[in-house]
Amino acid sequence: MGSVADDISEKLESEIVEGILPPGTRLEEPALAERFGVSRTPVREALQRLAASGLVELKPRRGTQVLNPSTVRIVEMFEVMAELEAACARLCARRATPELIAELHGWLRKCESAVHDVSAYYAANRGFHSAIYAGSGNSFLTEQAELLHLRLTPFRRQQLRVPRRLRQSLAEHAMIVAAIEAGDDAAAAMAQRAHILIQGERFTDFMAQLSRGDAKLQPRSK
Amino acid sequence: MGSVADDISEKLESEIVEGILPPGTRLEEPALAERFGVSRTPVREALQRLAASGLVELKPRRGTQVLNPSTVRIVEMFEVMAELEAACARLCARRATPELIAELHGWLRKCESAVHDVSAYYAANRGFHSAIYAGSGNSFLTEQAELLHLRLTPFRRQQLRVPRRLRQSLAEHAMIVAAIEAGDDAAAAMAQRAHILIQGERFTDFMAQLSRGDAKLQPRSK
DNA sequence: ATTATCGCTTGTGTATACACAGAAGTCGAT
DNA sequence: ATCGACTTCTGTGTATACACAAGCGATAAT
Repeated sequence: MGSVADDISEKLESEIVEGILPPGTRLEEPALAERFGVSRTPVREALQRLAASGLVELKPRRGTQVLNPSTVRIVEMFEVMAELEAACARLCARRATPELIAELHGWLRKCESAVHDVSAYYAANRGFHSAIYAGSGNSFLTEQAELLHLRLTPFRRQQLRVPRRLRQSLAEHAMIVAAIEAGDDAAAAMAQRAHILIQGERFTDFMAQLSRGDAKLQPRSK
Repeated sequence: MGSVADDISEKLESEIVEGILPPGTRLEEPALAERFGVSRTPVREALQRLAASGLVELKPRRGTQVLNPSTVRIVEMFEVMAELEAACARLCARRATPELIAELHGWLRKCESAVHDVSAYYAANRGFHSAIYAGSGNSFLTEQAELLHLRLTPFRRQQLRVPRRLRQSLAEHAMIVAAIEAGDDAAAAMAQRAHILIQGERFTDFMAQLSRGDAKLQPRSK
């Protein structure tokens, strides 16, 4: 790609996703330009791309800042994520090949063996879901799912920390695979949807918990 | 917005959607800059935004061209559209208010009375679907649905020309509304999905028909 | 005659410079 | 002392200029 602009957007993207640049952070072009040792031009391009991915908000004449969606908005995004993943699972069930089934069982085993290591489980979980995206056999759907997954990453960080959630997640994975293996597309979709929607609920729980004890997150303006 | 860049992107967007700039058209920055009487800078911004909307393709060092997806890609996009709309219908059925039901019936009547006027039906059809998007009560989902609908517009132009398709579409609308009215979310989703998937099938029919008699569309390179 | 290489042209990528709108800080008035 | 208007300053939006890669054509060699 236009190397410089692309490098910058990738770097910023990862920093946003990893939480180094938390939601609401202002991104000023001159500062970024100096930081990366380039002019403002490629910086602007990078910011536009991030806005395209939905990671930052580009207010006219008022600068750029890392997207800071309201709680309801985040829940809405999780709801759409649930529907996209349900669609993937549905298509998986209808088009499942022995190879796909085997791959899913592989990820299932990886998840099981990582049940005591949160970050390892995180990685295995990621692989499992990606396999389902790809297993849909619809490359456009796969891309859309991956993109939205990325956009939600900053808000999913706390999810799996909840003690019992991890084992429950594992059990849900098994149910999903069973439904896909049985070719039961409706069941696969429903299981997958529920599996994701729980994350939205967990998120609201988390937020409620915060707003009781910690007022710092109040400035979720917009 | 940054007026100029925004005006340009809106103008180009409508021209792409209306088919004035057909898929595959090369968009060269100097030419566009001269045409709009501005420098290349805002033109580049406009093109980046269009790339963000998925209306154009931005190949590095090789310029911009109106997105020219392969046939399978278009079918994939219709498949995702079907899933998004199914999700909207599902949520409509679960959250349906009397107001929404009334509005849907209104669009239904508009569609009926326009059954002999293709362009009028097109408008009424558009309104019907938008109402279902909005009726989901999920603003993010609504936006995503509207966006993908827009992206598919250039490839949907020929759809409703097919003689019997129009009445069939009308009947499907009625079934969808009935399911929503009954609060049967699964039925609503299924009906809506089928309603959209037919468009994808129609599209492949159309393409097959073309590639038999007309070789002009061969250069769907990509 | 065909092909390969070189140079030119065209168009994209980046840098710099200027114009202007918003925000903030200062000064004055009540 | 507080509030309001004005000035200043920071940061975005646009224009222009330069750098360089890719495509094209012409020329020359086999």
